[in-house]
Amino acid sequence: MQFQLQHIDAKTNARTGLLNTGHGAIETPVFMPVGTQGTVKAVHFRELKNEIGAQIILGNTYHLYLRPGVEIIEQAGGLHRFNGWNGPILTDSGGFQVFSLAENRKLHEEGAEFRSHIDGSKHLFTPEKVMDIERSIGADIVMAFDECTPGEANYEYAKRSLGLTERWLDRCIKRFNETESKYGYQQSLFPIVQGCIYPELRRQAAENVASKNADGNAIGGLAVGESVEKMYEMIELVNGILPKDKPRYLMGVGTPANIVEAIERGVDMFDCIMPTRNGRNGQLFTYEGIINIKNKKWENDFSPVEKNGASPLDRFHTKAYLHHLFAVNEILGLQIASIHNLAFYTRLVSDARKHIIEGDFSRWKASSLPGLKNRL
RNA sequence: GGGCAGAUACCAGAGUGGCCAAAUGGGGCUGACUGUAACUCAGCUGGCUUACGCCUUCGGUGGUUCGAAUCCAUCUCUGCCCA
Repeated sequence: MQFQLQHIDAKTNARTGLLNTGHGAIETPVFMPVGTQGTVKAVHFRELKNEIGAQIILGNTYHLYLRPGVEIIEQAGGLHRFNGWNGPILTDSGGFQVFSLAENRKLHEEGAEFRSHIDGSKHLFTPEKVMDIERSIGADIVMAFDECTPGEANYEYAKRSLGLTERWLDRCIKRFNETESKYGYQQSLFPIVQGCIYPELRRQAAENVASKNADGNAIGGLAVGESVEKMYEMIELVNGILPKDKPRYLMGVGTPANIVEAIERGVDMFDCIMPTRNGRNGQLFTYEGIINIKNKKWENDFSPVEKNGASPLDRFHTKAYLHHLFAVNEILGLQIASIHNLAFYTRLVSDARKHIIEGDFSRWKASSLPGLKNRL
């Protein structure tokens, strides 16, 4: 995998680049829709490609391992063949699931024990096992198996957790290097910087990750309960250490404003469930602000969700119609909202890219940010 | 014409003497959601009030009782059955 830096903003750390994978090139900054179970919820690939302009999607090791299972995906010839998405795919390792399924987890040096949320069965994820699964799934970018440290973790816990993540990383790298891609194209392993909100730990983590000389690097353990100021501070600190010539991926973040702030601080890749989940729950993102389409005030508003909207659907459907679809619980409402939000996120990062190239990123950011945080 | 059952908040529907402004659903209103166990979750939903609390409610009217959505009488309406 190759990454070419293209433009670097003169005043900030914002940058654009081109990331080449075995399934095509990705222009950065990029937003990657989350497709946990091999599908971006409520959105067809046609729409991802034609209306949203998604360049890469995510899959999740934990979920795909449980269902349909590694065997089926191998039989299919990998996740690309299985789900029909022939663009780049990134798989998360399941580290976040171990964190979010906290009641059931047991962490030890060997790995993470957990119970399936589906049938309660016991499983053990080790770094080696996760690498094997990610080889079988066959994503272009695979994430290291880490512990996503809770935002409120105390220093002692965060330090111990980071130690585990770092030892697991070495085991991930070892296993990854000992194995090969199963489907004839290259896969890249991204390590993840943890360290919670402690500058000292983040610095250590970033230096360790930087020393691995990976194709790309990720920042994890943010937007998990800490303040946004702390999050931005950690991003700045870590990006000051991670190699400049490799893509930087901020995992799981975030709101439109978060993304713009992180781009300014030199992040290249994003994923977040917000556009899809919040969309399904009736929240729409626009440059003018956030809309709760379920609110009564949209009942007779026959204007589009967003003027000059990002999605072609914005030209066909009014707020009143979408409000109605949510009121009567129709599936199309979920689809329109998800498509709208993903299209908005895609447009947001591509606008950022455009303005970095044109050299007026800061001005664009300053004029966009108030609207993005607005509530309509 | 006779018999039986019933009338409770926006709807449905519990409650059969004090713990009832009244269970539970639905609907409605509002909020939350950041590497997806999420078409999910939370709060509010008679009036006034930040709250404590106060006030007005269980088809109408009139009673019994210290106290009634609950008991009695009567009226109105609804459903079912018999003629």
